[in-house]
Amino acid sequence: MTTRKTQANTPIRSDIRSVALDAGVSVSTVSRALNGYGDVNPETRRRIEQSAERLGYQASHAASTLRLKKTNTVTFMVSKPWTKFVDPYFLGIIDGLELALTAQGLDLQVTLARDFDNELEVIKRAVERGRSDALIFARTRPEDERIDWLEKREFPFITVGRTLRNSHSFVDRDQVKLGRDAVKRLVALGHRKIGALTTPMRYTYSHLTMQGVQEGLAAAGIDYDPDLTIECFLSHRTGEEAVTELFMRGQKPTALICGNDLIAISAMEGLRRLGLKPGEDVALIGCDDIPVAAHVRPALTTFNLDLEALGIKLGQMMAARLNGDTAVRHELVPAPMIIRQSDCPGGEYEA
Amino acid sequence: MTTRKTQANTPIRSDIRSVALDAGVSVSTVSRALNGYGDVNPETRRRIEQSAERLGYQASHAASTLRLKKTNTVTFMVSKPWTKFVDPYFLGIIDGLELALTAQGLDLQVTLARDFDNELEVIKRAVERGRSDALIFARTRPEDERIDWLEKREFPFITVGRTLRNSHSFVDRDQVKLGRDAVKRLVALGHRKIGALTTPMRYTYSHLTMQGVQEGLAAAGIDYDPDLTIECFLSHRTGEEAVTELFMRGQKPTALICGNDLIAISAMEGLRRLGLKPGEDVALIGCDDIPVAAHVRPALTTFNLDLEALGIKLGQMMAARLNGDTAVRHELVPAPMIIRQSDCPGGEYEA
DNA sequence: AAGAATTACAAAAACGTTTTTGAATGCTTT
DNA sequence: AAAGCATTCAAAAACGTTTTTGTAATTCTT
Repeated sequence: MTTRKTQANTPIRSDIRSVALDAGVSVSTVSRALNGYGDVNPETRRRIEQSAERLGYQASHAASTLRLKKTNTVTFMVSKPWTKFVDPYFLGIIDGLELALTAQGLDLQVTLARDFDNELEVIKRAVERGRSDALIFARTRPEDERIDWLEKREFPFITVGRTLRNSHSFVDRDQVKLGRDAVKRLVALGHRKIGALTTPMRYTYSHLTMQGVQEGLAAAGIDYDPDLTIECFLSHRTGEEAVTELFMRGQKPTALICGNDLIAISAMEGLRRLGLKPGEDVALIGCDDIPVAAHVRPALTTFNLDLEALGIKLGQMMAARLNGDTAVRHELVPAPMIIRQSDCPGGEYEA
Repeated sequence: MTTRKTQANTPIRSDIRSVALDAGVSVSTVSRALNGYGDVNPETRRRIEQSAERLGYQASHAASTLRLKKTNTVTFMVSKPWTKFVDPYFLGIIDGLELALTAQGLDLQVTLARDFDNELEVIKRAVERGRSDALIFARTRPEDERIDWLEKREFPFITVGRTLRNSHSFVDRDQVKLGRDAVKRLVALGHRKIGALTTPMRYTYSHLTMQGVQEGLAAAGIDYDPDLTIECFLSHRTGEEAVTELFMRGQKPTALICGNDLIAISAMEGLRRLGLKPGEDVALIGCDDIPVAAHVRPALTTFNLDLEALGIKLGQMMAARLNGDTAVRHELVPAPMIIRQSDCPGGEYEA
């Protein structure tokens, strides 16, 4: 059948033997010296370190992984449909994550899942080929097959976001409080007819947000009307279309709580088409505080999230986990509201 | 000194020996069968494949890398200061890249550089530890030490973007044409006083865009006035501040070519503060077509880029390179203009 | 039907580490 | 001065692959 192509190109990397030779010492001594073991003469260690430095020696990752059965690497899987939606969200997290992991001598590796079905496949492949010691992923769903698979395999992982069971460690934003806060703010501004433009309900966080919204309404003594809630998607129903549909239903909300900023900004456009002024006739609250949120008109009131802090927390939990801390840990970080102009006092308007 | 912590957790992965045992055949035969070599009986091969499948066997990446001296992995390095700026840009590329690489049996690995100085360090570390066969990175600068280092080491790499020398392979958007097109469009709309809000000039692409702008102006018989150009940064001078400064200089451009969409959107805000209407008094053209570009008011006229196509091109070039194609290749992809509302006919206005 | 060629597999070496085991050296103790 | 004890290093095995080399068994030549 096929014969393998051989690859000519092989950049010269110096191995541990060349260092040993250079320092006039055995291979095993070099290894012990460089890995900080005790029984090596300080003078010898110094000489070895110099040799290693001069030769630009770095232990081959493949070789040490093979021997140690440990990669010292954590994989963050990012799902494609997610990235398009809230890019900065994703990047902020791995930013903090990388910081915390590096501090613990761990490497971060980011990998991509092309689409929905692909996610589990990517995980399997990564785990079975032994390319990393642990996994992190987001966009959790109430029932999540990825989690089932990993738990059965007893492969270490932490999620960003919750599931129904929550038998695993996670970090998450306090979505419920976020929903409550949004309602509380709007109620304080005089709103009673409060609608919601949600992110896709297949994700857990969408449910949690709505749970908070309903709690907030209940606290204010307002009946929850399911007809005022509508689900948005990236592809076929953005905020603009959702608003249109909401009003076609005959609903006239004076305020809209939006699942993310893109939905909110898109909803502004929808309101204008209906002859309404966002931030004057209808209040809007977004979520995530993406970079443009401050620059659109009216500037968007939204919820911020210290992503880097979340990433750091994630990294620390993972490092602890890899050091033998087997406890299941749940960590919620707050999401402070950023008040700008798009929320406004409630009142009547002509549509 | 220190003693190493040992790690209890080791999920069970099945190795090639268990497959051999299961199929009643030798280890070497398993390897040859699974790697598609010729001299193995079809019946035996089938049996081996079944065993491998059932045991969930995947060759250990570390072991095969060690033996093959080849990781079959390509690293994409993303610089942090860049990500915050144009996130979707970055994600779109690796999206296409992953597609093309996977098709060739190559893995994509994304790694992060924390800050400027960190970039070279990250590269060195990746190369010296032998974690991947080749490197891809963007945000090239006219003089780029990363490229010097890699060329000296003869380590395979391709850049997204150009340098001064261009002694290496790259893919890039046709920035020069983009600059020319922007000017041509504005001139056709009657503009003569055309300003530019550039991205940071330490990057090559900023220079190329301005080169195109100047060529466009020359073609229209308009003298280039350096005072109408101002450099923007992510941190301390956004589009808003740049516009303010431009007008404080006494300049009154009727049109602004912006280095990216965030600058353009931010510049709209600046214009409003000066009592001017973006898209009516002053025309704006952005760059990159980020998701919100269509949703702001006025909707932003900008330049799109088929990022996935660019990523695919990149992946194909890299696969060829890794298969022994040592030729230096330069590939430019076009950036079509997306006309919306923010550009408008030129005319006089009161500031 | 005897030798040659082919087919299908196994044995073993190598990749670059880490770590265990053991040995030589110098030092302390009696 | 002999025995014991640290200290410092070296030798060797192991990790899981791939590939070369070798060798039975089979088929093809004449």
